[in-house]
Amino acid sequence: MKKAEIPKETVNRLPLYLRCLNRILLRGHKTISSSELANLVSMGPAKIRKDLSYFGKFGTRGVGYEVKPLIARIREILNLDKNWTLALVGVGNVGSALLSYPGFNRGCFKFELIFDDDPEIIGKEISGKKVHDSSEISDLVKKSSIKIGIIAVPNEKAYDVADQLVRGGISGIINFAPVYLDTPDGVKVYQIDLSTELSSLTYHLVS
Amino acid sequence: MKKAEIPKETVNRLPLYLRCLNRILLRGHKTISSSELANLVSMGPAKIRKDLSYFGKFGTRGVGYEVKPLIARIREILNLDKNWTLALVGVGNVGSALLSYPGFNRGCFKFELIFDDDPEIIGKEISGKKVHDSSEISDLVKKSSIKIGIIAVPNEKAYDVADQLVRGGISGIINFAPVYLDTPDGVKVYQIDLSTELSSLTYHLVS
DNA sequence: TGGTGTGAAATACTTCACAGCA
DNA sequence: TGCTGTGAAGTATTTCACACCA
Repeated sequence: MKKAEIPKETVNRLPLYLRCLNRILLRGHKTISSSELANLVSMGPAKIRKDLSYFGKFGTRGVGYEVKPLIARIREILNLDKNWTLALVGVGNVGSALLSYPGFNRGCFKFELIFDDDPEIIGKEISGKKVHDSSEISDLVKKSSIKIGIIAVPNEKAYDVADQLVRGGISGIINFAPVYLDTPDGVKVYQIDLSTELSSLTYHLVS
Repeated sequence: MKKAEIPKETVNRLPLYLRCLNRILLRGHKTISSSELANLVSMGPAKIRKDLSYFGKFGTRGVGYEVKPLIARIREILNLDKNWTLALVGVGNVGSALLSYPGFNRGCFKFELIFDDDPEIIGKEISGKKVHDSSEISDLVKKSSIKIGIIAVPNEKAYDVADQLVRGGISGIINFAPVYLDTPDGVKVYQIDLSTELSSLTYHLVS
C-alpha cells in the first residue's frame, strides 16, 4: 500500500492497462484474465498480475478481473477520479492542438487559464476562455488552484515560463519545448519531445 | 558493442544528453566532464560515464569529454546522421502542429508524404506538399523509401491507418491516437498520449 | 479446471569505489 | 591532481512456478 514500494515501472504501465480496459469494456466484456490483457499489450501475464497485486486483490481465481471495478480502481490509483485544472501557456500550433484534443475536455482534465505573449491574441477568447498576458502567469496561477502547467512556447521562452509557473505554485509541468528545465524538487517535469521519440525509433530501425 | 547488451534505459537517455550537449556547445564550451553533465540533467555522474562507455571511450582522463565529437557520436549511435523521411496521416490540429514543428524540417527528419481523408483538403498543398487521399497510403508508401509513419487521426480511424502503413512496408509508427495498436513484430510503435503523461503526473501530485 | 496472488530465482539496471592515465 | 572507464556490489524489476481458491 505504501507508494514507496510500488515500482515506478508499474505506475507507468497503469495508463496503458487503462486504455485497453476501456476498449474491452466498450466491446461488452465483463471480465478479463491476466493472459488476455497480456496479449492485448504484448506482455507476460505474470507481470500484469504482479502489477495489479501492488494495489490490492481485485481478481477472482478461475475467472479473472472484473473490468469495470478494475478501471475504477486504476483511475483512483492514478488520481484520475479527481478533477484537474490546467494552465496552458502558448496558443500556437501545439497549444491549439491541445485545446481541441478530445480526450481532454471530457474526462477529468480541464484548461482553466490560457496565456500567450502575442498582443494580437491577448484578450481574445479561445475555446470559451480569455487569453491572458504571459506576464500575469505567476499572479493568476497563484490565485487559482491549478497544479499542472503546460508549456507550449518556443524554446527560448520556455525557461522563463517555467520559472513563472513555479513561482505561481504549480507542482507539475508538461513541457513541449525541447529544452531541459531545471525546477525545484517539489516540481515534476514531463518532457514531451517528438525528436526524442523519433530518436528512439531511428535507433531501433537500423540494425 | 553489440546492441543487445546496451540497456534500453541507456538508449532512452541519449536524446536527453544530446539536448544538453547542444546547449553546451552553443554556449561555447569545448569540453564537459561527467559531473557537469550530470548536474545539468540531475543524475549521478557514474551513470553518465557508464552510459557512454557502452559505445566506446570518448573521454579524456583528467579533462572530460569533447563536446563536438560526443554530439557527433551520439547522433551516429541514434542514426540521426542519416536522412529520414516521414509519412504523416491526418492534417487536423495535431498534424498541422507537427508540420510546423521547427525541430523537424531542419534536422534529419522530413515529411515526404501527407494523407487525409477529408475531400476538402485532399489535393491541396500544405507546407509545399500535396495532400493525398488516405486510401492511397499503402500504395504510395510502398513506392517510397519511407520507414516511419505518423498517425494523427481520430481514434477509430487509427487502426485502419496503422494497417495500411504496415502493408506499405513501414517499420516504425508514431501514434498520437490514444489507442493501442497491435502490429507485427517488425514494426515498432511509439505511443504519444497526453492523457498518459498527465496520468503519470497526477499519480505523483497527490500523496 | 482455470486463473489469481506471491515468495523466490533470475535478470536488468544503477551506484560504488578505485585503478590508471593525461 | 582530476576525471575517465569499469569490475564488483547493491537495488530494482521481471519472470518463474506453484499453492490456493472460485
